[in-house]
Amino acid sequence: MRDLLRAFKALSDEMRLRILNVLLERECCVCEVMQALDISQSRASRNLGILYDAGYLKSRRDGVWTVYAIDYEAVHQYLPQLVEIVREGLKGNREVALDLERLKTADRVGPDCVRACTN
Amino acid sequence: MRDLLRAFKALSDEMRLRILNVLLERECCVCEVMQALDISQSRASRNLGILYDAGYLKSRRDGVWTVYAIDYEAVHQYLPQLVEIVREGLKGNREVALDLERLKTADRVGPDCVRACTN
DNA sequence: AATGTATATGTAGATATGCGCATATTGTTT
DNA sequence: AAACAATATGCGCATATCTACATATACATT
Repeated sequence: MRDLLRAFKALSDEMRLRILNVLLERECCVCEVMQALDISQSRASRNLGILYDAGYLKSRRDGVWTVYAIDYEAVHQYLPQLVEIVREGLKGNREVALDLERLKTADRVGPDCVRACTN
Repeated sequence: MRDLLRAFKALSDEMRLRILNVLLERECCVCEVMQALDISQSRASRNLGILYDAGYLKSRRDGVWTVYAIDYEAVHQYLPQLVEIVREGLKGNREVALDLERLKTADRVGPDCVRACTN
């Protein structure tokens, strides 16, 4: 019950649905997520953490960066199912398409990626 | 996006998961739900309303009672899918099994059903 | 029509959630 | 080991959510 509840709570936030959406496109480090969604660093990190704690994501180090990716082999079987529902449910959404556009030009390099977002 | 979010928010509450669980057993009026979960009338009514607004439930009049049931032909296809995930996720849960026990002796008749619960 | 019962809802208070800001932490790179 | 960059987190504030209580509403039955 507790795990299931945490899984649903994690999806009860627009920002986290948008994060899942960009991660459906490809794995991302925190600074790429903040650029794609145009949000602050702490906001990106915290919401990634919530999705991670709920079991949706796995993470790994890549040089200086922590890269998050959807964990399709998640502990609970319903987690990938829920991700799939999110994918379908967001299809054709304009706002969410914009995130993917920004993701294309997201840059991992330099302090600009953190300082650029004044949010 | 708005609908999807509402669907997840509706499942982000233990009481509403338990309500769905009893409705998976059989359709119920408000007073049966309050007896099964041992909660107040307003609490039962409000949470049923939230599940209804999210699209999970349909309702009909049966004499004096308003009967709620899971709507398996819901507008959005993901709603029945989510109900199924809840069903699977709650399987074997002790707390939730107790609700079904109480549901067996739930009584539609008389003012007792409303006044009995002091919650 | 009047009465009574089940259900819905306004309100206020308690708790939880989300955020920005500042700072701590972690790991890399020189 | 020192410095630096990316990420995580403590804190305070604003907002949202949940609940009980009281009351309103809707409908059935007499």
